[in-house]
Amino acid sequence: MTRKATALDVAHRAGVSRSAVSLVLNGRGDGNVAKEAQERILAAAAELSYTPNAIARSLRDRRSRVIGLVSDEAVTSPFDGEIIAGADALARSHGFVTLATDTEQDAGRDLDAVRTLLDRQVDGLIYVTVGLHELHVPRGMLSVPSALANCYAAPDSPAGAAGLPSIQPDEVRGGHDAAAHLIRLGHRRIAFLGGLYSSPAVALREAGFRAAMAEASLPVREEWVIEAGWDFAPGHHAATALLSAPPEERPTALLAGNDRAAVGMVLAAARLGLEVPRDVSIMGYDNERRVAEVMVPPLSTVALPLRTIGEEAMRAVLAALDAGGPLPPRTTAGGGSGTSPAEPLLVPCTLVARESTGPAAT
Amino acid sequence: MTRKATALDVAHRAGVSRSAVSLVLNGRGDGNVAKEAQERILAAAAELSYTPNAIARSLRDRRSRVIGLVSDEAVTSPFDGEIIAGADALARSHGFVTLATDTEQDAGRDLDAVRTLLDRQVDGLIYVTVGLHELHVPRGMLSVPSALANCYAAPDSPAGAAGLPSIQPDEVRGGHDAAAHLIRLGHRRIAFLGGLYSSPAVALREAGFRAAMAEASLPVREEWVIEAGWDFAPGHHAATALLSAPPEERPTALLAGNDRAAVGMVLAAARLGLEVPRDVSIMGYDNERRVAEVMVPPLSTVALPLRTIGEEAMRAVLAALDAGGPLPPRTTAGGGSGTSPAEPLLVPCTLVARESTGPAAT
DNA sequence: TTGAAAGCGCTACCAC
DNA sequence: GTGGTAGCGCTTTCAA
Repeated sequence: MTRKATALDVAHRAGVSRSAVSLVLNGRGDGNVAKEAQERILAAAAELSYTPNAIARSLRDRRSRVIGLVSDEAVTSPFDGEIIAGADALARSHGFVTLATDTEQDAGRDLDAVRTLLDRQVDGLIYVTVGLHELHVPRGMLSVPSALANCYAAPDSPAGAAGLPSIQPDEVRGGHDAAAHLIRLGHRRIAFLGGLYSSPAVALREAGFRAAMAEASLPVREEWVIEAGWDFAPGHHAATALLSAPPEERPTALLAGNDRAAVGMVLAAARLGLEVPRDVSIMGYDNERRVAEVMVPPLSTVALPLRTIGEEAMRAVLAALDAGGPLPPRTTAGGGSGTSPAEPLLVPCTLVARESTGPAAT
Repeated sequence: MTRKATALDVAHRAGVSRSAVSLVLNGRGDGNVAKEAQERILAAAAELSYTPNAIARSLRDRRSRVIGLVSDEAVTSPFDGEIIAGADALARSHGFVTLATDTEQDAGRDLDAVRTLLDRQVDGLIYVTVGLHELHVPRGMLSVPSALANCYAAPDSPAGAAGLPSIQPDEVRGGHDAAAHLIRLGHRRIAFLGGLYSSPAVALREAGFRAAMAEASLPVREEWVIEAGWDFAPGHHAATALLSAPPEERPTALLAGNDRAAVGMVLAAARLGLEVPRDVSIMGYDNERRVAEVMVPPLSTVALPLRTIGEEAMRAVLAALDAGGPLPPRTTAGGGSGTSPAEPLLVPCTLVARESTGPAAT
């Protein structure tokens, strides 16, 4: 209906000047504006339900208090959603707002996305990916404080990109802890049915798995280290193949690439007349909402710290912002050509023991 | 590094005035600016990689070309994600950007969210909910063109809220088509294992189910109309109970409340030694990504038109915007007290026949 | 054909 | 202690 009230409207109603309104509403009233006038201003503002125009304020301050989020699949994926939620929550608690754009897998569109965001004068940028990824960093990300959530700069990225903070889950440790959990339960014949090696996470988890096996002096059966995908169907397929063998020749525990593949494996076990975890233990990965917890039986899994990753990425950006403006080019203190690759921040995954794992049968 | 170029920078470099730059870059050059000057301006703009400051433009135009999206759980849910993706795609194709905020289920926070968005001068607003919902419309939504995606105004909403366009899936027809599909396959003993009646969708689908049964002169077994939840576990539980009965006393087909519950049901069937669809047909609902299609066997289901809902909601908002400013109060043409409740726009769901349904056994 | 000026709403500075 | 004024970057109108 009525146009939004402006500071001038408030000033008129309170019978003072615009500046007085601005001072009082920004808490700088005391010592500048008469007590009595302050009250009139506050009252007028309330009556008109005045709130400042953030656009105008942004223009004047040359800072928008908006952090742009670019993601390859975020809004349609339950995973990145968590990262975004974490980032958004932290941003909001600092008086910032997030502006998310989704490139819907169309690599290359992120360039446009970054430009659009920059045109909107975002103060910072975070690139969020579904699953750990190498990323060709869009050049625009270097013009404001930025961070990479769940991804890291590819070697062919623009110079300087290597210095961007990168927040990643500690996948090696995640794979290790998952295997260690099974070993602790007495399993010795463990299959590593990772997702797809196109994701760098899988090789990292495999390394963790191997480390845990080595620590326990357990041999790794190479024919049980298999790509078993990220979905019900491939998980089902791989598990069927493995579990069809006679009891003493099959694994007693399966390590899936994620919770959905694990669900497929549990289903495969059921079809072979195998009970979980009595006959075979199955571990998921991700601790995906609405999947792991509500499975029958509830899935033991490794929780990806997605929310934390989002928060940390945002924290990095906000910190750089506080430190003042775009990161100083910071030519490598300590020599070496080019910018020093920043150490990625590894956030620990946490083991969630539920009921799909149990003591080894044998 | 270097501050973003401004129109003035371009003007200097091209040796013209700001206005010339503005005219040329907005396609209004011909007939106003000399051909030769135009070229110089274009060249200068390119060299400086100039793009206009959207914030400044917004301030001047008193329109931000931003549409705000408020949702109760969108970014962390795969469902709303689709709605948002649809809305965002349409917005982008019209030169708009979307600004999404998530209240993370914290009802009441949507008031804040709307206010924040309004402060940022969004041109329009869309409220998106996970699953069909009645919604207490935040008053602020009435001050700009708005729409409701997957929800509709509760009776206690502010006056005028009933007039907001509401886009919903045609759940009655969805329930009908699902049942009709099973009937066509020869099933006569069909169980309706809806989700939770706390969602209005369930009663609507049940109505559709009953209509289809009536059309085929099939009796509805009331003890087979059950709340079976939205997750693996409750679906598994309900199916186990129903399918444990002897063959001739159990349903030959199960209609689940969503795909995940259906997965639980398929798992339950497997544990009872029943093969899908040979021994029992199971239908999902939603056509959820990464679930229905990749199940073993792939799930027959009813696709929720989420993307379309998002698009239609956005279309409604953009249309109102084109029509000029906030919707005219439009006092009910045609009498009656209060604003006439607008007819909701019902978007059809589409049947997706896959392999979890087959000819009836009996 | 061109350039100067106003004004969107805000805040910071500087006279009064 | 107060209020006028400048200026953020843009577009548009109007005068030269």
